[in-house]
Amino acid sequence: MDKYIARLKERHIKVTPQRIAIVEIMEKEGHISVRDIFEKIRKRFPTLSLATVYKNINAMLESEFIKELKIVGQDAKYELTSAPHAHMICKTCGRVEDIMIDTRHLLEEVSEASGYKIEDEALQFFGVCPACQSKSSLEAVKA
Amino acid sequence: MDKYIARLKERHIKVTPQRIAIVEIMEKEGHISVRDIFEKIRKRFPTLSLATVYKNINAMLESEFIKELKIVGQDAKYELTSAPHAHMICKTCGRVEDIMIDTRHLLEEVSEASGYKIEDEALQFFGVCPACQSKSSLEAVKA
DNA sequence: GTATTTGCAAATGATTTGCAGTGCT
DNA sequence: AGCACTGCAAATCATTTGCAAATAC
Repeated sequence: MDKYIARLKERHIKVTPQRIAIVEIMEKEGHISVRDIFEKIRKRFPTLSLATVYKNINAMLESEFIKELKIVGQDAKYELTSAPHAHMICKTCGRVEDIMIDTRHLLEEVSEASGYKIEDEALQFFGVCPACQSKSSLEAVKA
Repeated sequence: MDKYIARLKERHIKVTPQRIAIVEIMEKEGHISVRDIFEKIRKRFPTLSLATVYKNINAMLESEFIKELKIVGQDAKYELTSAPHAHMICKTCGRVEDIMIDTRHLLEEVSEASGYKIEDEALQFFGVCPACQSKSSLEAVKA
């Protein structure tokens, strides 16, 4: 956590208890929506306002301390900024996982095909996670 | 356009003038937001209601006639369903282009890394388009 | 003819803003 | 001490819903 506090200070974002709580929950959950941040933190922090969560999310986005993740069929989620990675999303339970893949070839191909200078990427894959796969095969047996 | 009308009928979506207009504008623009659909069509179709646009977008999404494209920093955009492809997005002007890339290797890698059965993908790349690149180099010369 | 769709207005939901008071640094 | 942050309420913006009239099939 100290690591994150230092990083906030670097970006001239004041370290308040609310912000620490938001960063902690993001570190724990990985990917989380505004609503879920609000609800989880409010339990331990009853005075927290939803507006404060929004303002903090926006401040942290602007300084690229966190990243926004827009997923079809889900609310936007937020994650702490880290090395580039792709996201694997379960169509059944909605869980989002980070996956590391080597994108060097891909980026070259895209850059050549498009003529753009590539600066960023957002790679999402959708499927059924192992847990949901085994649940649905169990149900097939029962049926 | 007849191709699309036939496709709508297959899906038991009634072919109304409003729907034809929405499909036409999507075909022309490639990727377009609800707001822009509404504003462009309203010019020729003054009675069109925004609620109708939403209802139609939702009906067409449900039958997978169109796809939703969520892009960080932009409104959601919609496109006619076609062969899988990636999107190249200009960070400067916001334009969205389709690009075809070969994702076979990538999908294998992702599938192996995650244990998921991959069913779908949403691949976005961000950069500066050739037009904006030359505009900004012109400005550098002027400055 | 019947079921669906349209357009309108109202309802809901998400996000932002203004402002007075509070708390980091 | 000073400026940024918080919480609240109100404002704004996006999206959905209910319903009566119109329309596709």
